[in-house]
Amino acid sequence: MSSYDPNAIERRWQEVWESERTWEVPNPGQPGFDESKPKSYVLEMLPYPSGEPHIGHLKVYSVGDAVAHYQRRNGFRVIHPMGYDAFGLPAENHAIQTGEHPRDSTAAAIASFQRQFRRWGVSIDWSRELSTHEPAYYRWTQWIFLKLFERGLAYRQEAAVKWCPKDATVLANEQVVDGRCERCGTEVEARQLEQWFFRITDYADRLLKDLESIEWSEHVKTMQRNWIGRSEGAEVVFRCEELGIDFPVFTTRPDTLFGATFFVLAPEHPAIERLVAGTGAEAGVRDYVNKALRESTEERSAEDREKTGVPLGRTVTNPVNGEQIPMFVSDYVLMEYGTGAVMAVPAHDQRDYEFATAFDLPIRRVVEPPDGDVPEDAAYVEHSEDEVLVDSGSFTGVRADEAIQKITGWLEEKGLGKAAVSYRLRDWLISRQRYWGCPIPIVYCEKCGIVAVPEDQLPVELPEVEDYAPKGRSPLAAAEDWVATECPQCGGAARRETDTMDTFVDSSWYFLRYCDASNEAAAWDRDVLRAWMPVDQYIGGVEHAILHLMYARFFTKALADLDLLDVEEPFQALFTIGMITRDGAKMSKSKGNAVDPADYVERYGADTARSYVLFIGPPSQDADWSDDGVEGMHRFMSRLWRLGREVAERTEASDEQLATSNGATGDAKALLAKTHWAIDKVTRDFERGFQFNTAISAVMELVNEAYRCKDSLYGDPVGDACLRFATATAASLISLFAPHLGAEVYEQLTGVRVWEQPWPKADPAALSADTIIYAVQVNGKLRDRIEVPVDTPKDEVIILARQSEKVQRHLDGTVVVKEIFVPGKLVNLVVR
RNA sequence: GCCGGAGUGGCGGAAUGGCAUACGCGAUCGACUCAAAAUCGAUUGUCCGAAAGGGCAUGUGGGUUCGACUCCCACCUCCGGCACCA
Repeated sequence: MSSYDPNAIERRWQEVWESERTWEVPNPGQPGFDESKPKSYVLEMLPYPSGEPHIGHLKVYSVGDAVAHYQRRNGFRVIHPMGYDAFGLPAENHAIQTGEHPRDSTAAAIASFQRQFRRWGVSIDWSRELSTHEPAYYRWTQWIFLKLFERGLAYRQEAAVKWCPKDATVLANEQVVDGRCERCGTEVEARQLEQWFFRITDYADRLLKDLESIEWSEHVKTMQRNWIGRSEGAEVVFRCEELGIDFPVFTTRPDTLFGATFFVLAPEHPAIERLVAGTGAEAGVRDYVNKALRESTEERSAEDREKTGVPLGRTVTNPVNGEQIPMFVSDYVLMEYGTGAVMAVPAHDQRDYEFATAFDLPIRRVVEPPDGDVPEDAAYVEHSEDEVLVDSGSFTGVRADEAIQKITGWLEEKGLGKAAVSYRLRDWLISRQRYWGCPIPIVYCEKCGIVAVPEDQLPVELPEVEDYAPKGRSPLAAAEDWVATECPQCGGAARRETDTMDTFVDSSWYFLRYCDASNEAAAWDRDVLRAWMPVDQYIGGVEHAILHLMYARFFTKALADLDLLDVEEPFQALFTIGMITRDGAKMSKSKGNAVDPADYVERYGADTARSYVLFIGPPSQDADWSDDGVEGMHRFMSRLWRLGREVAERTEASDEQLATSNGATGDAKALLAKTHWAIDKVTRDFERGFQFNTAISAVMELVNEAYRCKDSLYGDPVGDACLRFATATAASLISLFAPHLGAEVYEQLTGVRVWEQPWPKADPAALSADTIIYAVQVNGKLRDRIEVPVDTPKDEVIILARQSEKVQRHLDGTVVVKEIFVPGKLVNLVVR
């Protein structure tokens, strides 16, 4: 007898899907578009094409493909596309080292990804394929940039960027590892340069609030909330009377205003020079500021760092009591957050307390727990419930939470402050002084200034250059012919923007382009988008929980505001998958512990490899790869294949009716029940958040049951029918994860294609066998099991339970005070 | 420090408050074979016991309940995110 040959089977079905374009789905208005079906947009995060796909790709696309198949078989019109996030640093660094054009190495990588995805049998609509580095795609990335620019959502401003002094280049954030350049290890410096930003902070509140409307895991939502970092409080104005300068500060604790004993500015604060002029403290302040500016963010934010600072020789007025408090400059105050200045309340803020201690400044307690059980000499007071204000003028005795409202109201009346909200989120810096990215479609004209490239001149194509290495400016700057252009407004001489965009821009809208991928006249047709968006199920690694997912949400909202789109959230549901490790460690080429999926696909077939990565544990969790485990999955695939073979040979193709008839008894009925149980179990595991590991184990149980009873069923028409039904169902269920084997076995037994069949429904009536086994407990401890006919009434089951010899032993000399009966499950006799 | 998640056999992991350890791996034994592989079948938490049987086990300690891996309280450990964020 021949044996399971996954490679032959898989090739055969892949050819069918390829030649029949099985997974392509038309858009509205195109032939074959079925308006009667509900739509389902199933999307896995698009891969960055580099080298060969790794095991993580296998996992994401195995999960996504299972979802796509399931949705199709449940009557949905499913869009399941694929593309490549092709701009980016690895290809560029490779080019710098070898001189190979990034376009060529990227094309090679894409080709190998395409080959692998087909080899894995993923049900992709290839007609919608795209790559973000193609001008046909990035012209629309540029178009979106221009739309944002028109709206004021893209703007240019001077900003501090990461600079590697040795490589003489600006670095992307992700190239800075622990404050050092990832390539040469040199400590990174900050430099002020003009940069392009997207005004994502305008959307902070909506990005936060709309998290409530989407089905994402709490974990990811929390990460986004942390990142946005919304704080409620008040903006309070402290005035330097001598110079007539107002210093607003943001505080979450306006209730502690009476405890402010000094005032601190960030070293970058623009008013410092003016403040210090004429005080005699100029030299000391300048030294301190310069030193602070030279230090890396890493150094400045180091834990347990001593508080340092210098007095400015000026004071500001505390608006609540008119007190003059001294001003300092210190690097523990950050220019990027709030207003770059803080009111210091050392009794109630740990950092202020440390500074006050170091500089011997007064510490004044203004909030206390209601019971007052704080030692008289305790300087720093932990925040606690129901605190009450002390020593706070007319607010003394007020509860702290009320005082926040009251003091803010009082300030507002006096024009000295107002309620305010502050965010941790910063605007998105998208400029990259890099070659391999989407050019920013902007021209600088001496006369007209910053000028947008007109839409009809898009795309601004990436020029050819000799040297890909950045040397303090973008490599594009070397393409003189390209840089020199004429102003679209006045026709005069102008120069092109030479920076490219952060690659996260490219991937912030690709899911929109998939909907209308071949549209040459526009980025998309709004009606087409309406037919597909939003993505119903997004699937990807948790490493993108913040950046990519935040940026894509921002784009969607901004485009909706521009009236180009009808949805506010791009991804209705998100499923994040865990990492696959090897011996508990992250896989990497440098560690030499990487598992190449192609090896396993080659050896055991794609069905085995795909099913294994799903079976290894809940897909949302990290899981450790085991070679033995793969073999186990291969054994199961072979077992199912052999069962299909044998059942097809030894039983007659019989009517479906025969199988579902109630003629089945004994083993046949048990197998029938197991079959319906498996259908129900796999369906529930799917609905319950993609519990594929247990879904697959349910199919294993079904196959085990078929093996157990098959020899007693062969030859009996009802038995044959049940075996056929059980085996075909196992194939049908497993086809979500092992589409080739599923199609093969199903076809052998039924003659039809499994993916064209509706998802099976469990018949509740067939779920039960002839008998039920009851667990019998005495005082909650299991003492016996009794088997009774399915419909035995409660009273009878209890009588039988009490008659059991094993139970009797534990009832001896006791009184049964209570009988607990759980239908179909157990009897618990409570005795005294 | 704040927020989120998780602690179950030798291992990966199962269990709407109802038979803890499904399924798989590994291990042991048996069948088939001249033999091996493959395959099929059986056993496999731990302790006491020849066995029948019993005790103990889901990070720790309490609680609720007829009954708790599951719910509540306190704690320990690990993983992830944020963090001189005012």
